[in-house]
Amino acid sequence: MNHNKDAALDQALNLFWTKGFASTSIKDLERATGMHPGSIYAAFGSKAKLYCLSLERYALQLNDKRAQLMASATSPLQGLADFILRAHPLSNADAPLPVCFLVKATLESGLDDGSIHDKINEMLTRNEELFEAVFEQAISAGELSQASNPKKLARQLSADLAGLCFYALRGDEPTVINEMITDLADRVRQRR
Amino acid sequence: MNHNKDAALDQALNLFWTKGFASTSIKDLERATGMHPGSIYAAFGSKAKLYCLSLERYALQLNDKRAQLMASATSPLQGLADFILRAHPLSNADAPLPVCFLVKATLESGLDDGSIHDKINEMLTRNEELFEAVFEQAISAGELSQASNPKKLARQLSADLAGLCFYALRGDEPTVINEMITDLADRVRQRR
DNA sequence: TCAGACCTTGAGTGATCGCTCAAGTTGGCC
DNA sequence: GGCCAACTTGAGCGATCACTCAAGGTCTGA
Repeated sequence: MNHNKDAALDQALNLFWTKGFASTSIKDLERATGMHPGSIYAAFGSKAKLYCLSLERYALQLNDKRAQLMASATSPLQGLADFILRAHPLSNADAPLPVCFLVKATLESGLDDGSIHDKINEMLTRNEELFEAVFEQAISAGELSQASNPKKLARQLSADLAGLCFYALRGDEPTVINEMITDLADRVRQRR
Repeated sequence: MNHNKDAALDQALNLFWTKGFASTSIKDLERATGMHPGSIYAAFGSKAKLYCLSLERYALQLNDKRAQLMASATSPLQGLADFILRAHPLSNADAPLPVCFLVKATLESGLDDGSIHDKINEMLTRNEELFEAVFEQAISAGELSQASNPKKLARQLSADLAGLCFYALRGDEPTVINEMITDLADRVRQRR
């Protein structure tokens, strides 16, 4: 049951990620999950709740991968670079889109969607705090100077990643966006 | 007639900009423009065509403002910084959202929407070519070294602006995003 | 003044939206 | 085998979707 529910949630996540909230219909979700409408509503409550659960699942999965890469990295900044180069949707071939789901969701929900927008902001904030913690570790480890501002660095990294997500949807050749991703990873590693 | 049509198009642009394509209904457009459904279809053809016209109008208006600021700037890079600080939706209080409409539209249209996605890409490319031309002027004027890569600089500026657009929708205090905008403008002006 | 071309109107089209619920099915327990 | 609780099913709810079109109104030129 829980296994089925998780599998259904993964399907829903994929659909919402690629099509967005408004363009994904319950019919779409029925087809993708193999569930009937009654079961969907019994299991998840509503389309909006299922969307929120998808967002949470996405953040959780991405975070797990990040923690895993950080744990086996030789340094905090190296771990962060590994995350960008191997786990982030930008460089993860398994992702349905080379775009962070949270970034896409932020831009779809206007400033008016109330609870959904709040939930997204909450997850973005948590995410950025994790970046901030990594930069703090880098300062402690002597990788970054004491004068560095971890909060500001975390902000800039969030924005840079979002910028690349946008750029990845352009019709450009893959080499261009790949170069931009490695540039960003190099900047994080302070290779320049 | 054309005046009315332009006014209606402006209203449609505002709606599509704030709500996105999928979440804007014909009823919404009727209310905003004061037109009846028959007139809307007589004037614009379809919802998708009206959306494309809105995108074009947006790009045209933004471009006009950009050209105007560039013309009265003391140098190419100064003009570009003025554009960021005064015309771009990020810093333009008249904009319904602090987010470039083209960026939002790129992220809403998946990679599957066919003609709409192509049209957006076309406009983004044109926009980036204009950035590129400015950087070329800056090289000619001696503002940038001959070794600079205008194409790469234009790409990075597009991505940086998109990243800030994402960031502007977060719940953060305005001072934070303002600082990020001035930082970007300073970087363009090569103040660091 | 009136015929004809053009525009506006809004009720109405079939399709699809998110969602419900009574009926049917299943599985565990005594 | 008999019973109840829990789950599954899908027809169908009212609302709304993008869109159409015949009827009514307006304007022009002769």
